[in-house]
Amino acid sequence: MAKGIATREENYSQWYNDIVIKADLAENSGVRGSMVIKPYGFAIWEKMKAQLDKMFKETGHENAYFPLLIPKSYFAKEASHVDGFAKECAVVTHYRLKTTEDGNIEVDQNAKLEEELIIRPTSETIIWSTYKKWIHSYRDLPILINQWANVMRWEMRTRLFLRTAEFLWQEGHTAHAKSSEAIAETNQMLEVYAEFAEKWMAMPVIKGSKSESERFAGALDTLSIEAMMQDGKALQAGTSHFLGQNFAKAFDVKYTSKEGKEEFVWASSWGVSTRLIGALIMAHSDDKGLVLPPKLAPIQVVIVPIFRSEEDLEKISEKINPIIEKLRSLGISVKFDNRDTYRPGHKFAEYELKGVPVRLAIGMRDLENGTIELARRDTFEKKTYEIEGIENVINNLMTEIQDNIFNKALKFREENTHKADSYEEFKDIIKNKSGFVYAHWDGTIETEEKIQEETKATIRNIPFDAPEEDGVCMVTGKPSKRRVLFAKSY
RNA sequence: CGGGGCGUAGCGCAGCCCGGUUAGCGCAUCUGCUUUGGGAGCAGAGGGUCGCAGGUUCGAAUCCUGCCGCCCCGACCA
Repeated sequence: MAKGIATREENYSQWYNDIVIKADLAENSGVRGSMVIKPYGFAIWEKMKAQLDKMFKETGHENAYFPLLIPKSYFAKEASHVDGFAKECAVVTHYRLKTTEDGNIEVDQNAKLEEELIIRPTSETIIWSTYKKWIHSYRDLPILINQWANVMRWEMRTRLFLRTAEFLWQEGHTAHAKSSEAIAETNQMLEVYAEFAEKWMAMPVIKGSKSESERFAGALDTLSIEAMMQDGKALQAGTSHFLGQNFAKAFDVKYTSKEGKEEFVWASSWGVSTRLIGALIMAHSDDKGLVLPPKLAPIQVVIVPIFRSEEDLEKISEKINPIIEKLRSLGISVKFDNRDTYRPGHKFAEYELKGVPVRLAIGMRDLENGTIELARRDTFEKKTYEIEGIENVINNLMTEIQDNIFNKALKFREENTHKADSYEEFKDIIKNKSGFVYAHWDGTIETEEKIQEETKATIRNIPFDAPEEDGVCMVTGKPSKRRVLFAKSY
């Protein structure tokens, strides 16, 4: 066990907290539920963001920015949307402070706003009130916009990255002439998220649609990707919503079609957040700290020189600098940690904690032999290589480690995925084994609620790839066409 | 909002029940020397409105009252 980190076995949520803090990703701030994202944590987010942004642009989207504050009246326009978010909105009511006689600061009651402003929990309403001005003809469509922003949801209970009151995310908001186009967009973006999760985060996901009760407020259909964490719980890692004409109707957004008819616009919205960092941690990390997939690691290779004197360090630097150059030219990020204020063992532990995929160590012994020691974070394997050509070994390792982490997570998910054919069996699995359970369900909200109340497990989604299979609902015995995915979730 | 817990050095805690020298320990920090292939060792040093306000007392970190803040569990959570 690493210093100061609980093991997953003894206390999973403590382990998660310890990793976030000790790996220097984030810390709590003076505002409950609002975290400071520290440089190392933010660097991971920047890498995620860069890749997602590229993928959005490749699928034809553009970035824009809409305001943080939303007039309260906008929220009233879409009934189910306000139902969904009303209970967790922060509201701005005044615009000025004043100093009191005893030197304190208080809200100036004379500076009350005519209409309160909501700090966005999501931006559908402000965006659709804007789209009304932009859309008149079928020629104005589609509109394919994404924004990178912060949003705020006044959550009762928060956890670093997984559920914070304020969080960073991206939200795509698209407008289309036809229903089929909006549906295609919704599906396309879920595919983008799934590809990002699996190829970049090395985290296998299950794509599917949400049941009615778990749908986004105001959506006709919500699609999600669900990943399994190391405690067997599910984490919703991204959602894509088909909004139908709900927001177009609420904000009166119509276009004139080719045929000269007035039609309401069709919509989608989709988002992922800094929660993905929480997912990344819980999917791969171990009791020694963070394990990062090479594609998202801020530092991919760290080099630790082992030296006694400054002359030693100079000799090592001379040998290592060309290697650093070669690695960088291969697009690999390298840190040469030549601090003389910490000893090698300290550095080894530190970079393990921070999840750096590959560590090189080189000392006088190696200089004599023309070798270098290489350690993998994912397997802890340590091996000495000829220094000549080490850059190629590392370059190949980047792919190998990325694949290995993915396969490990996939294997874990497979080992913890079960089928239940009776409710008794289902309850037993959820209680004693945890993990994912595929089971038949009659499609009603009542049954879903009953299962949730009795087991705490919910339907994560109705997987796209679940085969057609005649069965009966494990609770009510009514007929069912396919199994759905149940799990306890974050 | 209900149940439980906590507030003492930068961090983690002991001391409180049973009031009494100068409030202590570990980690971290700083200085020096020795070290450096898996979180160094030794010696020394600095650092405190004991959450806040009142009360009891010759005397309060300790007892009493009020307030504030935080954490955990639950309710809640697209």
